[in-house]
Amino acid sequence: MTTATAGPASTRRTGEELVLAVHAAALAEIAEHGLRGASMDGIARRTGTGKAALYRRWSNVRELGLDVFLTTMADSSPANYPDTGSLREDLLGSLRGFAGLLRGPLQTVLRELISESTHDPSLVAEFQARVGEPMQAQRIAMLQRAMGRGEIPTQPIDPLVFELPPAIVLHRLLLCGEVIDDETTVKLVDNVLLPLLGYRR
Amino acid sequence: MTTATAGPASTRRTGEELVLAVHAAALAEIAEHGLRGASMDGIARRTGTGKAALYRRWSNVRELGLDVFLTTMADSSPANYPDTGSLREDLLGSLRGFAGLLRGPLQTVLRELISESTHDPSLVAEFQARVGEPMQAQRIAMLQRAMGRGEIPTQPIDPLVFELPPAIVLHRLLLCGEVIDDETTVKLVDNVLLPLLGYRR
DNA sequence: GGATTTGTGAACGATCTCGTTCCTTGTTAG
DNA sequence: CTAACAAGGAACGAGATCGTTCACAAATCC
Repeated sequence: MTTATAGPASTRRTGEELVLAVHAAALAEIAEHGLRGASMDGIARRTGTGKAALYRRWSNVRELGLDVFLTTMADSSPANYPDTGSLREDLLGSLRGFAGLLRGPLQTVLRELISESTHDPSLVAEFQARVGEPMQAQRIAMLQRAMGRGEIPTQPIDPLVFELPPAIVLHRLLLCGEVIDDETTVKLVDNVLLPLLGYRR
Repeated sequence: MTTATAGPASTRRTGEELVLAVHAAALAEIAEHGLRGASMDGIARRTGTGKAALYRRWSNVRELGLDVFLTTMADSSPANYPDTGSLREDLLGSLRGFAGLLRGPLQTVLRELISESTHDPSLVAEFQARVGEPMQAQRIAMLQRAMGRGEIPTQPIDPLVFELPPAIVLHRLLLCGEVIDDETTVKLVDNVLLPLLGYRR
């Protein structure tokens, strides 16, 4: 498509555009074959590029895969949710956000990190540091605000309670094969979290 | 070691003995390379046997891997715990049993099933049917006995509550890289499950 | 516009894997 | 004890992958 002012369209991807395409292809290849079963040849084919362009950036398939994982995690930082003024709404919003993330490429990354963590626990540690812990901090902040509002008693909370939301989400995803639905999210908040927190209705 | 009455020791493994050795080697190879990255050559080498002996039983590495998974799951059926007369002790016993299972080969299987379930959810469904659901049934029976004893009120319980124990165990295993320790098990029972169940002390 | 950089496709040699076949020999069954 | 079966090791041809190199040409930079 040539326009009078825009000049000829380019026929090749270069620089960052190519890296993005390679990342997408690598993620698809890894989802299909696992990190350890994926190949540079496969990724190059899927991207529609030459191997030399891959090897100019990454020295092997593992390095490329890890780059994809880290980039995906960086792109999946949990959003900062507005203070709704209600603990229940805050918790629901946080869980819905997490569920939304898991409907995207982060799910593939998480699955592979889990498989890899037998031999390299640093990968899931990275996931925790970049995704898990920021979300935990958000939940703590929500609870502190709720205490300030008098919604829950001001007392220490067993850290296990903070662990319940990601644990259930993960269990649903990995063993039931589905991202947690909204009905379950509401039940988790109303029937598990709020009672444990001593929520005052 | 030849004894006067036992006859010469055999130098080859045959039949079931060889299958067990192949299974162990396959599990180790899969733990290291993933199901999709493992090879028949690698498993044969690790077993110390010829490929023909493998191919006489399994037509490819995937079939061997799935056989290993199913066998491991069948060997990992949850034990039947004695009725302790106390809900707390029952729950602790059940969770400790599950943790014990995850210290063995079942952990490798679970990790691989999770990685595989992107494309083949039937595998984790099998895990749920053979391991997850029998444990759930045990927990339900424990709660019914506790209701009969008056330890907890006789009322419907949100199924999410039954999901919390395996969810936490899984979360700890997969994202923290450790089988749940006994202190956490006790806290989970005392600070999460029993309060949610309305346990009367 | 020219020089440099980069992308694409192909080719290369080495290595690995697949699935099969064969030979030798240990093991089992009758 | 003998025949049949099965294990272990090696070899085979085909295919795939790895990492590298090259030629050509598109894209970028000055």
